Amino acid sequence: MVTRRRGEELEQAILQAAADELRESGYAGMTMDRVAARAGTNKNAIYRRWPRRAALGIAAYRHLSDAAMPNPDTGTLRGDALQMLRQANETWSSPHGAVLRGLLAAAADDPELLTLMRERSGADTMDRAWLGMLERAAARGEAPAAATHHRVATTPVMLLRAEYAMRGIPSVPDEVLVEIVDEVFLPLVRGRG
Amino acid sequence: MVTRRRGEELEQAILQAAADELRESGYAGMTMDRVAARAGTNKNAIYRRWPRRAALGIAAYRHLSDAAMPNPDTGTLRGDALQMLRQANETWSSPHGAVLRGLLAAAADDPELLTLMRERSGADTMDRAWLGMLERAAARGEAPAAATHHRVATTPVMLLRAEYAMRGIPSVPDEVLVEIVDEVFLPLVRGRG
DNA sequence: CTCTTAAGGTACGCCGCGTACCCTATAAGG
DNA sequence: CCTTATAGGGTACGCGGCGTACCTTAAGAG
Repeated sequence: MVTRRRGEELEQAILQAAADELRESGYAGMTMDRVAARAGTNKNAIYRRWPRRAALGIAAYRHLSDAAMPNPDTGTLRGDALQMLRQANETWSSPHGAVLRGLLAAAADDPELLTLMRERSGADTMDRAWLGMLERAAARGEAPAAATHHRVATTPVMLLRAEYAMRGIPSVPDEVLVEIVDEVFLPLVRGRG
Repeated sequence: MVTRRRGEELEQAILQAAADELRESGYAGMTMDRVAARAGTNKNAIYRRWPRRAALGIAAYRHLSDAAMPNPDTGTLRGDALQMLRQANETWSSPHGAVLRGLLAAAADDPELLTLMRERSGADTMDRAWLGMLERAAARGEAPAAATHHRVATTPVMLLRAEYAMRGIPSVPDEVLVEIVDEVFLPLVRGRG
């Protein structure tokens, strides 16, 4: 044997291999044997670090990308909201998003994994971005102060998420995003005056 | 062999057995071998009718219950909405709902199965009930006519559904339902005036 | 009383998860 | 240096579950 990796180095190699498998085959297609082979190691080394396949999947997903969360500032609440939704839609409908949805489905009956996922998928960051958006709109006098509310901030993304749950894999058409903003989000903000 | 069932009779026995397995073990725990054993038959008879496990799961779910969809009429929009949401929450958090969520998770990457599910889970019926509610409120002068809109009608249930996706198995607390109605649904209806 | 059709019985191939064991390189510590 | 604990490598295996193959046998149609 030429060299034998250990510790951090090996761990990174495993995560990289798992992330590659995720990208190519999705979570359902990611098998422990293939990850081990691809990382040039064996399942022992994996199971010593992650007790279950799902745990490795989540860790690898994190390794897959550090989602950059933009804070749009188009000048209008409508513009900001649309941009946020469009960006989210793009992420979710990408192969990357398919992985995420596969993981969510697999973790659906495992509360522990679910919280892990929430932490690592930047959901909280996103909520804060929406709240910031509402605050800026209120400062501009474009929205009532009472609209700066957690439920209001999370509603559009929740609706988009539910839309994905109803449809299958394809991306959500842009008209739906516009509808969410114009028929729900903006009237809702207005109604809280 | 005493008697040998065929056709309709056998089919019903299989569906009943599958439904029982669903109730006891959820979709993830429903195995073809156990269903066959429970129905007093073998897997051949099953695979001759349903090509895949998921197909049997969906058929059996339908057999599990014919959800009665109530049309509440408490006299106020808030009362109606809360009652609808509470009833939905009860359904979703019951063992019955756990089965449904398991099926949805399993069918997440299969558009064909997803549409099958939508048809058989009474989602459309529910949407129509919400629209009717809004119409009655408009007739009473409690809501603007512009609030009778598909997106408005589906928003509360969508939010509840997304809430389930975020949390794990436990039921959604009643406070959340109240918040959805008071902080989102009613302001939204108001804002569409 | 055939004869076609569908059910029953049983075994199997395949795959994937997770585990067990034993061997060997590596790094830490006297 | 040399020893020793630790962790990686190799490999095999048990188990469970899906879907299939094949043959036997009961039911019902004509």
